Formats: sequence, C-alpha cells, structure tokens
Amino acid sequence: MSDQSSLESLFHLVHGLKRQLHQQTEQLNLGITPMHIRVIKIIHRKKPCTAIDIASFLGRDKAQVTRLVNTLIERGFISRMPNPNDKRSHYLCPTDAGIAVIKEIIDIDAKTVQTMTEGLTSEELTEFQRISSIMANNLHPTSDSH
Amino acid sequence: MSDQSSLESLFHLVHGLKRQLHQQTEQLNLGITPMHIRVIKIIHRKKPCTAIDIASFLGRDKAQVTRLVNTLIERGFISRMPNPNDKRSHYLCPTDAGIAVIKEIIDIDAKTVQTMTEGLTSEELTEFQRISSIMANNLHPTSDSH
DNA sequence: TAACAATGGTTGACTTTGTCAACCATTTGC
DNA sequence: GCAAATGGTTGACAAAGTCAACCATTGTTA
Repeated sequence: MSDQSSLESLFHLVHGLKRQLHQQTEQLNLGITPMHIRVIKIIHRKKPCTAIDIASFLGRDKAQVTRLVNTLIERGFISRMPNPNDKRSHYLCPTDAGIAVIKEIIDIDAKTVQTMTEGLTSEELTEFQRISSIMANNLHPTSDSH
Repeated sequence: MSDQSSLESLFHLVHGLKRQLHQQTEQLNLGITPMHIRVIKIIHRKKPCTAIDIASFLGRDKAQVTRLVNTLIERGFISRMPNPNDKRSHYLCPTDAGIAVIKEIIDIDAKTVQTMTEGLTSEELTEFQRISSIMANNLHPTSDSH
C-alpha cells in the first residue's frame, strides 16, 4: 500500500527527511526556520560566502536569500563583513552564537543520517550517493558540458 | 565546487526534479500548481480515493488537501461521489477532462525520469529505489514494527 | 440506547517558502 | 567614458503548509 511511482517515493524520502530535521532543530528553540538553518550551514562551509553564493547553491531567488540573511543577522547568528573585492557585496560570517548553533545542527544532521541509513552498508551508501549525483547532474547540468 | 553534505545533495536532486516537472507541466496551461498535479495522480492511482487517503499519502494536513481538492473540482478535473460506507466522506474521481490531463502528466513524468536516469543501468535504478525505500522507512516507519 | 470519543472534512488565520519586477550601486567590457 | 552586467534590496504576491476550532457522522461502551 505504499508507493507506486518512482518519483513519489523520492519525494517521500526527502519529505520525511525534512520533517525529521525540522522536528529536531525546532527543539533548539532558535526562532528560525529550516531554510535559515540551511543558510547557516552554507555560510559555515563556504568561506568566504556572499548572498549570491547562497542563492546559487540553493538554486533560489536572491530576494529570498536577502530576507533569510537579514533575519539571521537580526537574531545575531551571522554578521556582514565588507567584501574587499566588491563594494556592492558583503561576506557573511557566523558569529560566536552562530558557531555554537552550527555545532548543534551538525550533531542533529549526523544523528539523522544515522537513523536514516540504519541497516545500510557503506558500499550501499556510496552507491546511493553516486547514483543520485548522476541524476542531479542529468537534471541540472553543472557547467561541465561542451 | 558542488555539494559537501549528503543531506544537501539529496535536497538538490529533488529540488531539480521538482523544477523540471514544474516547468513541463506549466506548459500545459492547466491553471493548477504542482501540488494539484500530485493530487490528481494520487486520485488516479488509488481507487476509490478519499481526502484522508490523499492527506495520509502525502503526509500533509487535511486542511491543505481540502483546498487542493476544491480547486481541482472548480477546474473540472475531478468530481465528488458519495461514499457508500460513510456519509461524512466522498470518493474523488477524475472527470473526462481530468483523465486527459492525467495522460499528459504521465507522459511528462516518463520523459523526466528518462532524462534523470540517463546513463544509468536498470540494475542501478532498482538498487537506488531499494536503498531509498529503506531510508524512507527508517525515517518514517510504515506500521510494520512490533 | 444514550453518552462520548474518534473520525472525515471544512474554514479561518497564519507562517514559511518561493517568484517576479523594479530599482540602486558598483563593476566590467568595450 | 558609457552601456551592460552584476550584487543586492524592496514590494507585492502566489504556493505550500500548519494549527485550532468546528460540524456531522460513526464507533464504542457503560
């Protein structure tokens, strides 16, 4: 009685995953949404990081990114630094509070992956990663063509 | 320069997939959104189908389902039939117009899967499906526990 | 069988996510 | 030096999702 369509089953997986992460991160009582969390993680991983970097990584409108970044600044999790190469742009960096949050998020992520991948071998996992990155690339070629 | 986190790469895949489907279905000019399309597909596959069936399949609020169903009825793609077993409930059925739409959607889905899975063997695909259904189940156990 | 809990569904109010268009400031390319 | 492109902001809005209150019917059980 479960799935049927291969597309739907992928949607289900990701929906469940987002649910799980949301439930966990909500308990940190940070007053931010799942998208904010994704943005902090991106800022943490990519240094230096500008708003455009975030927008292009997420594949989303820069308007949305502006607003997500603004509330993260209001909440004191990140701050803006002048971008020495471009006066229109800023570098976004986690504050100390932000770094503390990131640690907790990484922990939650790890535990969620643990739960999700229970019973799977590391060979299966790398195979899964490999196939899904091929799929992602088929859908949204990442400039490695001509 | 692409991913980093295994979670993010899954999000990317599904985001790209949704994008692709949305782009294609938009060109049918049906005046409905991606979620409406998913609902029609569910109604098509599960007969008989009630609002609750849809809500539980999608894992979403019944309020949302009520509204999605309403606009599908307004647009003339589905209709309500009395549920002989329960006077509170209705069976939802595609109309002739709905059936025509479903055919086009199935076509788009197939082409999208084709694109997405290009260069992958059918063994890889079944393996991918197998692993992702294990993961989905780990996150959201489907009543097969105790 | 009357009372009560549970279920299917609807509505209102609201948050979150996402897009589009217009706009400003700066940078880049000719 | 000028036009086009780029980084970013703002306003307005559509789409997606949730919560709580509610109604009608169904199921349970004292």
